This record gives sequence, C-alpha cells and structure tokens, in this order.
Amino acid sequence: MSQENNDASLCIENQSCFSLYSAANAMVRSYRAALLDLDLTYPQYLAMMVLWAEDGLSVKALGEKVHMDSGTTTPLLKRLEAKGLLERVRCKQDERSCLLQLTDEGKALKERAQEIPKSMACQSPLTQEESDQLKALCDKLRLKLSE
Amino acid sequence: MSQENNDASLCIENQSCFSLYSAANAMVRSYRAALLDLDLTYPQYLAMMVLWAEDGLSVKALGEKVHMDSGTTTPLLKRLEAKGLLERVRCKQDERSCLLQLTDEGKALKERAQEIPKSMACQSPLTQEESDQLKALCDKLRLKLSE
DNA sequence: GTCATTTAGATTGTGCGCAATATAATTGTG
DNA sequence: CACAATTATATTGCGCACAATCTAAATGAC
Repeated sequence: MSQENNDASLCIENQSCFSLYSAANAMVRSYRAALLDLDLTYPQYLAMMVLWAEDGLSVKALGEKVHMDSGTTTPLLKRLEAKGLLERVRCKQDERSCLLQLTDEGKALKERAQEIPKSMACQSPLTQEESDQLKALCDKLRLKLSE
Repeated sequence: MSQENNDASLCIENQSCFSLYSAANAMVRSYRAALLDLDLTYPQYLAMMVLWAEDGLSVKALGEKVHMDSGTTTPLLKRLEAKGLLERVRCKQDERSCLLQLTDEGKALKERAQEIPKSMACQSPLTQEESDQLKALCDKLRLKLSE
C-alpha cells in the first residue's frame, strides 16, 4: 500500500503556498510595466506610498510598515535617494535614527502615481469582493506566520 | 476639496497586492526553518517536488511547472546538482534539451520531505476551506496576469 | 540543400529578501 | 559615573526573479 506518486501532499499543484508564491511573483511582474514610467520597482513603490502618506518617517518606522528589515531597506532607500526622490538625514535627538524626507521631486511623483492603482485594478480578474477576501486571507496568514 | 492624505487608493494598508506580497514573503520565510534540515530553499523544494512526482523532465518542462524562466532555473538546478540531488544530462534526441534525473540521494530526500507539508499546515491559521479559497483566488489572479 | 526562423538553455546584470554580523549611539543598572 | 544591554542602521553574502542577450541545435520554407 505504498503511496508513491498518488501521494498528493508533496504535489505542488495541490499546495496553496505555491499558488500564493506564484501569484505574488506574477503580480510584481505585472506592476513592472506600470511602474516603468515612474522608474520605480514594486518595493520602491511601496516605500514611496508610505512616505506619500506620511513624510518624515524614520527608516525603522518605514521598515515596519512595509515589513522589510534594514538589509532590504537600507540599499533600497539609498537608490531612492540616488534618484533624487528623498533625503536621508540623521535625527538630531537620536543620532542612531535616520529620517526620510521626500524631495519636491519625490512629492511630485505622487501625482503620476495616482494612475497606478487604477491601471492595476483593470488587469485583475478579481471582483472587489474577491480582492477583499484575498486581502483578508493574506493578512491573516502573514500575521500568524510573523508572530 | 483636495483629497490629499485621505485619498485611500495610494495607501498600502488598503491594497490587496501588498498583502499578497507580504504574505508570500512571510510564507517563504517560515518555510526556511522547516527546510533547513533538508538543506533546501523554498524554490529548490518546489523543483524537487516536481521531480519527485515526475523524474526525467526537461529544464523547460520543469520551468513551466514551477513558473520560472531559465535565468532562475539554470543556476538553481546547478545548485541542486552540486548538492548531489540530481544530474543534468543533454537529451540524445534533441541536444538543445537538458533532462533532469534524480540521483539516489535526491530520491531518498523525498522521505524526509514528507514531514514538510504537515509541519507547515500546523503553522497556518487558515482552515482547509480558507486555504482552498486562497489557492483559488491566487490561481485565478496568476492565470490572468500571465496571459 | 541553403538559409531564415524558432527553440532550449545559458549568461549577465540589477534589485530585492533576509540571515548574520558589525558599528555606533542610547539607555539601563549598580 | 562606568559599563553592560539595547537599539537603529549599515554591511556582507547568498539565492532567487527576471529582463536582455547570447549560443547552439532543430525546424521550416523555398
């Protein structure tokens, strides 16, 4: 009674994790074309969205919002600084902390970015309800896994 | 009547794409500990699962199953070969094609891998229904986005 | 059979994602 | 106050993920 290949548990087609993984990659890929015009990668776009909502955050605060550690944020933020979208300045009160200030160019980019959510929504085959459902499931999963 | 910051569309907290992205990263991260014992990364584990189900596939066939292109598969498969888990042999009938053959060690690893799906399922906060729902939504999204 | 086209895979370069580690500033403790 | 512990950020190294490009083999058109 060996299970051999009709054992379903080690089959990627049956694994929601593989679907999650592949969908996230496909999503980032399809953002690429939309973000090309803004000269941003998807993770850079996430960082910019956080700063458009609240300028002047520290690296740590931004990292928490985008769920990235300093090994990811430090080089990413340096690239955004090199593009002239923000400045990284040491906090006077706490010299360990580094504050992120959008430049005028960085702020101005928000206008052009307004198109992105619209154009991405068009490409999605999901209804609003399905999209909300997906978000709820992903949030629940991530919260538990990052305990 | 400017929308300014109460404009919700450019806010990452409202975006299902960001939830998808973060959940996928968290998932891969939590696989890391489970796969440490097998000395596999998550993408390597995906490739091994495909070959455990069907040995002797070509690089192209494997790439299609895991949704990766040759820029990802070639170095990944070389690492699996370097670990002694498989061999890459040119196809006699078509010298362009490269066939993947599990070694005895590669086949043997399947036994130890049986624990992985179980241990990951334990960590998930999702019910079977929710997990199926998540999978269906992700599959629908990926299929549309990779048209 | 010749030559353009297609196909399979490999290579190169960039940017994450993250573990591990390092550095320097701050805080807590005696 | 000295000094250990904590905190914020930076650095290093590895493995994807993928666009772009290249090579070589196979196929198609004439």
